[in-house]
Amino acid sequence: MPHFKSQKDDRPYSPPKPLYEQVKSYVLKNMESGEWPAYFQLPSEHTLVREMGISRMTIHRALRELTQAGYLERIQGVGTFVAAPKKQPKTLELREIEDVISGHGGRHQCDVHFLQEEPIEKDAAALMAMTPGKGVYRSYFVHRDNGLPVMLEDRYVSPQFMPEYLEMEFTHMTADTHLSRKFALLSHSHVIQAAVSNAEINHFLELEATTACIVINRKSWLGEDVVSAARLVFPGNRIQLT
Amino acid sequence: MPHFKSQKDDRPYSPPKPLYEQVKSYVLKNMESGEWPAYFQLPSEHTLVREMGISRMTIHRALRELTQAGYLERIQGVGTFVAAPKKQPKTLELREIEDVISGHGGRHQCDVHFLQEEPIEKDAAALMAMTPGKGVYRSYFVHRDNGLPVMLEDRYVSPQFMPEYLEMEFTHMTADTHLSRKFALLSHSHVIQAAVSNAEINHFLELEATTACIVINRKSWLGEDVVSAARLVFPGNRIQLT
DNA sequence: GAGTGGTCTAGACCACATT
DNA sequence: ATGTGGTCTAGACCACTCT
Repeated sequence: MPHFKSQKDDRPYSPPKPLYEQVKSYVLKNMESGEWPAYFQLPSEHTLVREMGISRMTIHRALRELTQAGYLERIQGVGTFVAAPKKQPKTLELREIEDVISGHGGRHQCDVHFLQEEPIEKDAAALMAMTPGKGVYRSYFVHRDNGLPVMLEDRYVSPQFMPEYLEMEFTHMTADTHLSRKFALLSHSHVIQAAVSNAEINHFLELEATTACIVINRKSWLGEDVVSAARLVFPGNRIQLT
Repeated sequence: MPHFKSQKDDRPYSPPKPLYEQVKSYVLKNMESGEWPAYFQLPSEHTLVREMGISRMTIHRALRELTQAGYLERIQGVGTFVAAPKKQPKTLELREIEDVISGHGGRHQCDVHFLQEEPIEKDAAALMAMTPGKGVYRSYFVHRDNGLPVMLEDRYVSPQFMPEYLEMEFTHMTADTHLSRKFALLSHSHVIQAAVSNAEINHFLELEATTACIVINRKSWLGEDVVSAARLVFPGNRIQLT
């Protein structure tokens, strides 16, 4: 039987992990090793108190936090169980272009090619859930990493939600950041495709030849309403998403 | 001054919220109303104990949970503060290929082109954190949607963690699903690139001409160890990630 | 009734930061 | 020295489930 409290005594210079963290590690270790498989009923709090010599509140905190994190399931009056193998969603975090660039020490710069109000075309109207022909704000940016173009941003913005869009400053803050600042509860949906560059993309991204590009279509929602829709084009040979 | 404990007495039939939940609501209400703006320093635990007539452990639990949820920031020896407006990460959920296909009513099918042990080459060894030349399991699958190839899966698997890999069945369950079933605590990291198809990819995906493809490099981790690394190639004109 | 988890308390000691 | 948050205890009462 291991000594759970030993760290307090014998290693005064290694920062001792809190007891509740030790309990969490102990449980996770048993889960990793396969000792406690899915649906396994853990020893009761009272049993752990006895076996580990730790007070119930501390045991309870450890188990509660593991439950909040999704590792365990607890049923009052019944017991504590290893959670069913969660079909865990594999998520990819899309970082802001500025963060990607500054993350490897690059200098971010944004060219505004145009920024205007225009009547919205049919395709974009469907995207924005607007009626075709109504006025929409449209912007065309090229983002550069130490001068090299790494992203083309073709964006529609709803005048209703962001009437000040045409007057904003984009050289030091991206449109995405502006939107997130204004609307704390903004949510996003994405569609990712691959495509080869056409003449327009080659021109704006200063590509010499046809190149494979990642295209991210991002919609930004405020509840049921679309605030903005953007097409982000990354030349595949100059950048990778991680 | 409101009576925080009153629910216990006067409303025996409405389930009284736990005290720590009441404290959390109290704090959130002050944040929402603008009374406690970003960076505002909250009353100390001791002050809240006095003002609310609730024990410190309970106050502490409420503030700790709000901190874990990102609403507050706590600095030992200094105080508790309303967190800065968080710039929320934009995440993309990568669904399993089977789910994508069955999601639009397609029939998923998986061809095993090979499944063998081989000495690991230098590049792959770095990927898997193995020593070059050691044995590794390698598989080459083509996933089809109603017969049409939609993904090439080139995968390395660590024999140490999954010695049974060569004997498994992949026509009705993907390697990813097998891995997730076996290891509940598997985590993943991804790198996404765009590339044009080469002769090999054209052959396996039955492409007529050079095509832009999305390439997802997925590493599956068990703590610090790499259990598997896969290169997933999607022809950009046949599928889109969402 | 016995066993489980959920909450709460009053006090304690500690690590850390500021004055 | 004072005030802050971080942890831990020993015990209590409760709600719930199962037998």
